[in-house]
Amino acid sequence: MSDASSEPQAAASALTRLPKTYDPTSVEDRIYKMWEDSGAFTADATSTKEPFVISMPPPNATGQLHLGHAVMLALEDIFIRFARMQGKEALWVPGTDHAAIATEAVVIRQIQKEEKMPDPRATLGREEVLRRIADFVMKSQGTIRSQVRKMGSSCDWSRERYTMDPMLNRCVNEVFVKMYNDGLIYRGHRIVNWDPKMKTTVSDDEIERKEEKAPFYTFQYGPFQISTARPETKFGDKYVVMHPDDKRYKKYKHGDTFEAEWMNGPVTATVIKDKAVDPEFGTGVMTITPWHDAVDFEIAERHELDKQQIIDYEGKLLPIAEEFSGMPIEKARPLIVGKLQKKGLLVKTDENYVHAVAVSYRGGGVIEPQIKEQWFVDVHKEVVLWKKKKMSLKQILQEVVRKKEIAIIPERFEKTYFHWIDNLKDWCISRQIWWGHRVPVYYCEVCTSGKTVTTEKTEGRRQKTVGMFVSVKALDRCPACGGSMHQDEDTLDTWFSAALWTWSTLVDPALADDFSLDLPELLKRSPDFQKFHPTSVMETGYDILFFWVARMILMTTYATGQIPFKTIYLHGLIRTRDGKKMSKSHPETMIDPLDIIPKYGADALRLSMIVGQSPGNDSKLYEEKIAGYRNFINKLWNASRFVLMQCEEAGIDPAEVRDTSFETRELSLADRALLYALEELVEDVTKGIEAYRLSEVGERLYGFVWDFFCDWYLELSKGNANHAVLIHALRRILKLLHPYCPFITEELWAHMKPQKSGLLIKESWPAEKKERKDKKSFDDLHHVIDIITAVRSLRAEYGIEPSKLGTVTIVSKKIELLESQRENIMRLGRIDVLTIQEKSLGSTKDLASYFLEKTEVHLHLAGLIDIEKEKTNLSKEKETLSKLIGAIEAKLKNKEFVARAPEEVITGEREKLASYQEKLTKIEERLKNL
RNA sequence: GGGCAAUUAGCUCAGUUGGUUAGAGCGCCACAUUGACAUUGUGGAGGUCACAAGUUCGAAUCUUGUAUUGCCCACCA
Repeated sequence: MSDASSEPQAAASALTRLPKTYDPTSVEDRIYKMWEDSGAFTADATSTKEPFVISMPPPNATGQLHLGHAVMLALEDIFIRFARMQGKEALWVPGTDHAAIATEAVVIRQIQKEEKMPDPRATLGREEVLRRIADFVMKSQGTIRSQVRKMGSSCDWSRERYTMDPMLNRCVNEVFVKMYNDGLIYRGHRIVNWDPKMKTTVSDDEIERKEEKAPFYTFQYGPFQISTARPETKFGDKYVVMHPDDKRYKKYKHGDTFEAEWMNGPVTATVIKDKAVDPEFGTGVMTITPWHDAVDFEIAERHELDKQQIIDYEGKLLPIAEEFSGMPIEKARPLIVGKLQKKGLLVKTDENYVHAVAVSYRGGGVIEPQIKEQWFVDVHKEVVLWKKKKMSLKQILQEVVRKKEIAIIPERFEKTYFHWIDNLKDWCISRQIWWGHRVPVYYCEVCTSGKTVTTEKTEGRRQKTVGMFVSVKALDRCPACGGSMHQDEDTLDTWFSAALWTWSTLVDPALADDFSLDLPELLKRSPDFQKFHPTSVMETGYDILFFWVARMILMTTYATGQIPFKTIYLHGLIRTRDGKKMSKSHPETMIDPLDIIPKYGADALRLSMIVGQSPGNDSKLYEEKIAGYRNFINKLWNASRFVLMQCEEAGIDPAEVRDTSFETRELSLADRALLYALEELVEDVTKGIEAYRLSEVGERLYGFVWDFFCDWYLELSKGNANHAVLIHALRRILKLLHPYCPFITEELWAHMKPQKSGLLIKESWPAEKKERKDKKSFDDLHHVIDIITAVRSLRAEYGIEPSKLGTVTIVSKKIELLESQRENIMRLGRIDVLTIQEKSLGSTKDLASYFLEKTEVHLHLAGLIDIEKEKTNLSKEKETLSKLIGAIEAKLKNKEFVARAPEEVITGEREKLASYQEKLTKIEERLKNL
């Protein structure tokens, strides 16, 4: 290499100043800014190009980037960059979610702690609490934004949205009103999941069940024995229920009454027969607590039984519990059992009873079912017009997936999806927290207080309330009487607004205050919605298939008449080395992308999460894996550095190399083989990404760059470099690798792009050129590679130092090919005397031999040969071959095989047999000669 | 209780409609040190594809059963 000081061409020498190792920290932020400034992320709604759209699942506005986000961003960025390079109008909409319960909880806790305020909601009031939460969100929103950038996400920041943006809020109200008018939203007293800790209802999907061991008591109740793990709910019990077909209780008729001594003295109880009771369980008889149990509630509804509240919303007993009134349930339970025992009513206690306790997903508090007046989405009512049929929301959910309008990857999740729909009940959408989209319902203080509130049952459970108005626009005055109004206190489930995400983000924000437009009109006047909806791919974790994905399908199809996306790609969870969930309680197993990126680079992190991860399956991540991909990135860096140095030495400016410059020149075997392999690579990568096989494609690229391009092509090109081919190959590689590793490829591209080209992110995806596919060259090169490997293997076997050159004889019929590759074979095999001949070597003894198909490789080892070792090696090989030959012969003798197997399989076997036999003969000859 | 998945080298995983001497990365063993790269190179060892039966000319691959592990769903008081 030339001395830098004697080099006058400062511009050219700059290339070799690429550092020996790639340093992502000095590159990534700068590259990201270049992309952003270039406008490459910004999609054009007026373009005529085919759209390709992804809505980014919005992280919590107050969140921190974690591996779940990282894997999502990496996958989506690959899809988007690939589509963009393919010439599609690629749009990736970023945004953040207000995460109602989670955010409110964080801020409340913070106030409690910092200002020693036990109940901030009571002390500060709604307006002040909301102002503080909004402040907090504003301050922390920037964090997640910059972290999303760190991953290299090429999303369109000019279209960034937040679930609480005015237009998105408007969309929520529009949909609520539409659903109310269609009878799909109703208000009713139903049993809901009450979280006494957060003081709000939560939906069925927001609770999880935890197995818990609890004493299981059996009590005497009149003539019956009933069992329960929750005696504290039993104060008001006055019905016993049994299965109608249970013979043991045949003499009791439905509606019979009897006297029973119970907690607070004698009660009159009624016999109810209902199929919900399992005769096999316990005594087959139970008492019911309709206010605090979903099944009991349904039984009570069926038979129009009385319902009574026993536990308040704080989790304390009500006055019906007499001396236990005001007591928290955990404390009261043993005391109640004690009281019943004293009365002689406790029959037995099973201490080993295990049951599933419902726990709040967020707060972790034990859920207490309660009857409350809440807002619900009716999923059964068949009023939605879809493809000219009236359907329920449930039916729409099934229809679009069954008719393949939406595909789920991996397919098996369709089953899970359908199963979930089958069990879907009406969705409770109101929450008793303040942070969120307030229910757009207004109550007249005059109408409702002037007249008594009358409710009339219309259809089923739906009720109509006088003085209640559901409105998109805020109402100050009662439209009926002009009286002052107040808005419903509740807010909507976070998933209600999230369910609109694919399209509410595309509605023109400028129209947010134009109330002269209805929803269809808003959509019509939004160019983004017109151009970019439905979106192409919804990529997210399988763990929110129900929470979010299904609800988007439900709400979007209903509200816009369009499916929200065509394909659902579900990725798995990233776990620790031991397959456990990464959790903050075990910091040693945690991998924090924010630590990893500075250390290994975003490209390496991306690869380590994508390769080895298949859709729908969890994958494991640990630091060595990431380091491995960091090494790969560095390998690519050095290969490029090498090529650039070669160009520099030859006085060639890579920018002037045109993609076809090599076509007029004489190409070496390796060049022709490389060109073939590159075209194959283009085909595999393109088809692979199109089929969502990202892991496979990643491995393919990794192997190509390292095992073929670096290990063979670059080595072969040394001393005989075809600079045009080198540059062409690297450009191809950079393009194909760009969606996976955007940073390093963009950085290297700057050094070798053609003169007039700009950023790699805007380059077009390579098209496969079939005319360059010279397979024979590729196969020939592989033969040469096999020979070189054979020589190396023989040398290693005999411990010949790499510095010592060897004498080798190759016996082959492919004289012309091998002669043309003489230099390469000698250099890479470390040979100084090479004989290539057609005729066999006869009885020479001091040879170590390696037998390839059609070619023998002999290493001359004057004096060093260990004949016994050689014999053992060859005999081993002979044995293996004999076995293989035996197996194939048996196959070919089998008439059934010859008759039934396809022609090409049979010819294949015959060819294999012939080549094995030839090799065997050679080995036997050689053994005889030793 | 119902459903879904997984089980292939010491570890993490590929293996696309059944036909390969079953592959890769990491780790391991031996050798190599100013040569694009030690974040490296060269060579090597390592697997009865969880088990059993079946379908087939032929099974890691298809069917059934068993075992182990993980996940999801469910109203068993």
